[in-house]
Amino acid sequence: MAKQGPEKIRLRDVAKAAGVSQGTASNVFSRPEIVREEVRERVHAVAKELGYGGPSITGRLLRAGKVNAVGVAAIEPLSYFFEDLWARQLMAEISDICDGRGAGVALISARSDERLDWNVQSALVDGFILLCVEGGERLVDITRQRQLPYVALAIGAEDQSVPAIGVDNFNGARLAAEHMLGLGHRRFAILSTMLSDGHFGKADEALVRQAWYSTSRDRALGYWQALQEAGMDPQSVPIYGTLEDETSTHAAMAQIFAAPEPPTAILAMSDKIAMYAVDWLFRSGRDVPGDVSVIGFDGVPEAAVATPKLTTMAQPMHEIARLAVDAALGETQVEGRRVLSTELVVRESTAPPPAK
Amino acid sequence: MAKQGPEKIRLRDVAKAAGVSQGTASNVFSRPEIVREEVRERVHAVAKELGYGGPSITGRLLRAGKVNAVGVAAIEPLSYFFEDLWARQLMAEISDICDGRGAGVALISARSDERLDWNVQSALVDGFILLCVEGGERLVDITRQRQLPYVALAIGAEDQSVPAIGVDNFNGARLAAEHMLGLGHRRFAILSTMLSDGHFGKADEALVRQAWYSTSRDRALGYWQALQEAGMDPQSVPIYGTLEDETSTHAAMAQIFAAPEPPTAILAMSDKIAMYAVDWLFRSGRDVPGDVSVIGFDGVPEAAVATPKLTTMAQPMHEIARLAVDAALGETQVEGRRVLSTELVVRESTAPPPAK
DNA sequence: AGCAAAAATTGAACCGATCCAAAATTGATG
DNA sequence: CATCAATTTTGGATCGGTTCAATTTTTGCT
Repeated sequence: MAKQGPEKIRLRDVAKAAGVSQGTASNVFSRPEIVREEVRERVHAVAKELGYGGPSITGRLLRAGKVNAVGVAAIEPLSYFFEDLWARQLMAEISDICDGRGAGVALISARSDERLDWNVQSALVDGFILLCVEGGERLVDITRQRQLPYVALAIGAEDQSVPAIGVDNFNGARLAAEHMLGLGHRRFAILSTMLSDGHFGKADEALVRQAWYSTSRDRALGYWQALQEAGMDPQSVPIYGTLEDETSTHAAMAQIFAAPEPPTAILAMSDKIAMYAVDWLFRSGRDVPGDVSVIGFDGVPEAAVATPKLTTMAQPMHEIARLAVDAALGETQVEGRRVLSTELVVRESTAPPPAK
Repeated sequence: MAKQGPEKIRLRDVAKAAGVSQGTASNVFSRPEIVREEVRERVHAVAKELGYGGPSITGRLLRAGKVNAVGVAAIEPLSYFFEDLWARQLMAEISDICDGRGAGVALISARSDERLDWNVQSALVDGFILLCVEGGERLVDITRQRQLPYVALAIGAEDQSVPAIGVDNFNGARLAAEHMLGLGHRRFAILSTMLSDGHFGKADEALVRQAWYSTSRDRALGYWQALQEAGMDPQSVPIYGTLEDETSTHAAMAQIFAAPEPPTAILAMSDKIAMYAVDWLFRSGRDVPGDVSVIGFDGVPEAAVATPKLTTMAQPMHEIARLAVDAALGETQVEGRRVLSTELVVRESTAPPPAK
């Protein structure tokens, strides 16, 4: 005879049971100061008795329209946010700032292409931060449809209509190379992040100039520029693409050091690659920076605690995150492309080349 | 005279403009297969013309009641999820599984105590995974009020009414110590995770037995058990609390190795501590595992690529994550406490003690 | 007590969709 | 051409709150 299971208690039920209007009951929870204490207490009591769990977020949201959360999306599986060094650090900064603003963070994945649409469409957020890392055009298109504030990070596209924040890869790389040059190095090798999909191993000028990944291309161009300005021939320094993993980096290192006159300075386009390179050098019995100097790129926290501590070109992660969150929350509007500069952080992995 | 700004287009507007009912318009977007192609195209065309951004999530949500996302909360700033090794790996697994289920992940912070309430109350999720790491009782209480599925991870409380998933720290530690014992080690030192709030440095038995953090206590007890079974006096092996950072770990190591008969085996309660210990040994000119063996705990991915690769007691992170996500999504119900066992992963950092 | 101002409460509209039973249309068949 | 089944479309109820103008109650003052 008795009703099965306790059905969900609604605000309406509480109001009725307490003998007040739904409007008053609503006020008890969301603007308690405007209802008489006596009534407030009665309503609270009834609510507790009935097992009312507080106003449903959904209902409130429908009315208010604000979620108070930013969505971060990438064309990668969700775990990318926790596994990739760069993404991870960026996320740490982003979430720190969201925390300060009292906003939540929602992670949006794009594991499968069809799902991307749906995931972006149905994300409960006030705005988006897009981790593009190239090929993000589709992601941008989809996000646009949502008609919410958004900003793209690390996107290569020239399209001035998409609000984007990036770093000056060309000059960052140039500065990195100049640091090595200043130390007296004259024999170099470059370890590149991916140039074109799936490519790794020795690369030539043409491949670099038409690289699909603009980040890799710009950094290469920056290194070359510095080399050229120092009177060297950039084309004489070997450049190897890697997959940013141990295997391809170690393979590249093996080839590089098989040459008759191996380099004394390694220019790595990411800290991750740089750390694998250091590891290879260490395992092959070479000292860093005694025999070979290595400089990374990005400035991830791991670089600061590596052995030896890695010299790198740091990206202004905190600043990037701040701007991105502001934009995603719709507080400021990023117009076109915003380019930030990188900063040389000298630590233990670079030193003058060994005396002849 | 003209109206200011373009007001938001609603589904209703599209329906009206396309000359169909709102119900049909709704179907065009959410169940396109059941509407005639001709109609579908017309509606899509009108939608595009009007600049309709697709069905509002909020409206849909209100109706459907499902958000399709799990919330992960910790009594830590949001950046904890990206910075702490253990949390990070767990999150990688959790997000991987959510990805597979097509569910999103929302991060919920508890930076300030007052905000915790609000953040948990207003999180748009279908269920919660609580990263408790002790002192999570309050978090559990608040979450309970939300009347959504939830599960607590790494919680010390005995309260059987809270659904929890944990690992068998006692036996894990025992196995770790037995591994060292089996290798022939007889001189040990223990590096502990935090025992009581803020404490670090040498600890005594009483401090350990009444440690606030049950994880630390259980692991210590496990080590002791193995030592005792091997006929040793557990109280003779020094145990040091650390803050899981470089400074306190290095300080502990310095004190440990200042003893007349320094240990040949280090039992570390986390991989992070173990890695700092290895680092200290390396910097002090000792070889691992040649002079000293080190075993960690947790099995974070970094341990597998450290130099040397770290031997450790791995937690079944994938399994933990799977169970947790299932529970948070309300698919299964965790009854009381679920304890999983750990697995010894032997790598390069442990070997027999140096010959006399 | 009488009256205006302030405070508290009410009731209904609204937010933006989905869902479902009923109605309308289409198609196949004898 | 009538009949029946299958496919589409419709209209209205519903999800669970918030908000605001209107109404009622309370308070303050003479």
